[in-house]
Amino acid sequence: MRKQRDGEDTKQRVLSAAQELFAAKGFSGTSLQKIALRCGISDGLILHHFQSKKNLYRQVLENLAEQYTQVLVQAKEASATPQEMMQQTLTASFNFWKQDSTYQRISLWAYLEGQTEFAEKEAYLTAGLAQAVKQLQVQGLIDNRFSPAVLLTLVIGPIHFWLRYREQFRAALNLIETSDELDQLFLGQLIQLVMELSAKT
Amino acid sequence: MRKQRDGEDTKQRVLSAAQELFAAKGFSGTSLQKIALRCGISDGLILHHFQSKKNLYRQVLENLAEQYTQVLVQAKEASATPQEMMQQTLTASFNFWKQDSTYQRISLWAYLEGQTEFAEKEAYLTAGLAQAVKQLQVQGLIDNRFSPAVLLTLVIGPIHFWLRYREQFRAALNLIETSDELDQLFLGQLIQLVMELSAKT
Amino acid sequence: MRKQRDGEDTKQRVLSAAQELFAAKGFSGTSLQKIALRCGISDGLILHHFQSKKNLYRQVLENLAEQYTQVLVQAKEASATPQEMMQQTLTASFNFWKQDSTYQRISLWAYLEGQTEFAEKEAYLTAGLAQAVKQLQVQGLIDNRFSPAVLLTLVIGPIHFWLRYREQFRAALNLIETSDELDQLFLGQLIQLVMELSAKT
Amino acid sequence: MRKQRDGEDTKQRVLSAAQELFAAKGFSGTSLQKIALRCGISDGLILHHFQSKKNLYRQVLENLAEQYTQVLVQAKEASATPQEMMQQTLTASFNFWKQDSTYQRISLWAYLEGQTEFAEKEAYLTAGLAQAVKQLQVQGLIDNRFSPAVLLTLVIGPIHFWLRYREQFRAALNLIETSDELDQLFLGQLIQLVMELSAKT
DNA sequence: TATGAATGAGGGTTCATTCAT
DNA sequence: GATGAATGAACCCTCATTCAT
Repeated sequence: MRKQRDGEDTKQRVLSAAQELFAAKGFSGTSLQKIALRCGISDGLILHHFQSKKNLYRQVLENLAEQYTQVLVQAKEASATPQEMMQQTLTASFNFWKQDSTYQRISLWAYLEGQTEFAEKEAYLTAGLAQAVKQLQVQGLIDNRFSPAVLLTLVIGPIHFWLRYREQFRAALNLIETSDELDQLFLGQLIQLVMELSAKT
Repeated sequence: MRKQRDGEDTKQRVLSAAQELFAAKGFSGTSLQKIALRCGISDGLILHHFQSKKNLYRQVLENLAEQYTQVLVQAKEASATPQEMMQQTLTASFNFWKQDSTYQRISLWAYLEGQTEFAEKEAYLTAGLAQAVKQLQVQGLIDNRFSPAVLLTLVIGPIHFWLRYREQFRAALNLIETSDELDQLFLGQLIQLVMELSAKT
Repeated sequence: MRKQRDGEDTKQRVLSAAQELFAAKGFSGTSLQKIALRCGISDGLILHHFQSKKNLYRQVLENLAEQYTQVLVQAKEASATPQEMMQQTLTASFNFWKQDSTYQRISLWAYLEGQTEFAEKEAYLTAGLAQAVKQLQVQGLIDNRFSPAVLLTLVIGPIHFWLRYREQFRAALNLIETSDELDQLFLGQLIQLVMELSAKT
Repeated sequence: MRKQRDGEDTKQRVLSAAQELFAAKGFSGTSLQKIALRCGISDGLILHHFQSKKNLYRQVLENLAEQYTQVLVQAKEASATPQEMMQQTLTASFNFWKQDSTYQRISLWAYLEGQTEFAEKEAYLTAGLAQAVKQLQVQGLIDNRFSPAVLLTLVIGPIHFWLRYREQFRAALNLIETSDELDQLFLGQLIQLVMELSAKT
């Protein structure tokens, strides 16, 4: 392998490899050497570009947070009515988390390892959603039986749980549907639930 | 302090310290030396009793899984009707997870670190619950609008989510209730939801 | 080489090797690996015994400071009159610094590298001497033409300088005496000077 | 700020920054990267101009030696009588060393680090002074109680010592004079001493 | 002249594990 | 059962140096 001298490209490759490995093994379980090996570069070069392992991690987290933010923003912009927005947001989030488990896993690692910046960003997004829900309740567009925080919890909690355990359900309950089919089923029932929960009684 | 020559006591102290540290820092973030330090014993002694770090971890996980199993069993035994059983199970689980975050955190670590034995035990328990739900549906005791796996997800998912994010909700939404009050509120609304979801329409 | 299991002996060997190497190359110029190599042990073992490189250095410095203190104390105790004490102190210091250059060099390294603890210990000893001189002046036993600090400087300064440059003097001035003869000559003239400086006029 | 394409200016800035840092941290304690950072230039540029770190160090040392030589030469040229020359030399040396501690520190580093070229240059200068003293003794202009090497040692040794320890004296002896006042006092007493030592008895 | 990408060696430190005592 | 000496591998990071641009 001949030395390439494209720093920007190298940075991107490092970020990508780092994201994968951090998702798989967490921060302290991932060594710079392994990242370097996967990129075919030397250890030192990573630090040349990112100053420290911690900083590299931070950048990975920021990238992910940014991506998720985009997903939420787009879902919002593509919606006309409150109901549509809720559906869009749900579906978009579900698909984003589902695509690969990277975001979900990194989010968990960051939580466990005390990477508070990331948790805070997440909390900020979630709080934003809660505010939106509250708004809708105040405007009388959706029912206010449940407090916004609880309502959100009742909706997002299951998504996390589902993505983590669905395979084990399949095995334990001898389900014959494919994962995708189950996902569709779940998402459909979840949206139905949301509609019920938010419907004015 | 008589610290010498009581192997069983030493093992217990190690297990207890290990559980704390593994919960806080995960497997690769916890060193045997730190555990030994916290127990006030020498480095080598841990391996004398537990053969390897991995094995110690396994025992910690087994202990926790056993505790949770007990909680579920007791909840079941203490219930007369299906409805009561569901309520009992929910409340008991919630309180078990809530008491301290140890179980929740270790469960997450084990999941992320691919400690499959533990995840499997958890899945086994969850699947057991799903079976029970299915049973109730077959017997016509509860509604079968939702598939058992989904129903369970709609119930347990929020609990996990709530315990992880409630503090951030409190901060973001400027809630004035105490954590305990919020927990009561949440649990009440959750149980109400479960009743709705399982009620024959 | 068979593993020996005598920790105390190992510590001593490490301290001794470290003192040599720190004297030769300073703190940042000496690696734990080189110390370990010289002792025929592994890197890690040094840290097992001394926790950190910095701490090892500190212990080396403490040992040396302690030795010098002893030398001064003994010189003092072995003297009856003020004049004798001054002579004894001078001679003892000179011989201590002369024996090998370790103390002198380490003292300089510590100064340059900002190892303030050591410099402070040295300053404490020197200040003690200055106090003693002052005492003698107050009691009228020696002349007070010079302030104590200056007097001490006029005496100890030359010793440092001499030990550092005498070889270069020998070369530059084509002196034929041996180093030891020159040392005797120097010390004799220095003591003569001190007597003159402290003699009541 | 035009920083580009002026090689000579860049070299000067590097030399200046390097001198500061080498004085503060010594050779192995100073990295090229830090020097580059302080100059606001890129890593590689230093080596482009100076080939190697060692070589850069050598140039810094040469510059300093040259400066000191100039000081001595000027002191000599500005003097009419032997007595005046000795006073001038003393005062000029003292002030040169005193201005900032750079020279003193670098000289010590070079000595400890075995940078023999520098030590030799210094020794050469000192030997030159010794020769001059010898000359004066032979000509009968000053007393020859003390050998030239010893005489020089009795004079220059205290200067070094004083500049290194005066602050600690101030602290330990609770002196109230400013540093400059103490310096004047010291220098005055030292010159007085020199006059005594060199006066024909 | 100047930048900065890239390497490779080495440094301090942590740590699971082994083993003599 | 218990201690702690000892190892060796791995880890993050620093740094002089090389070199494409």
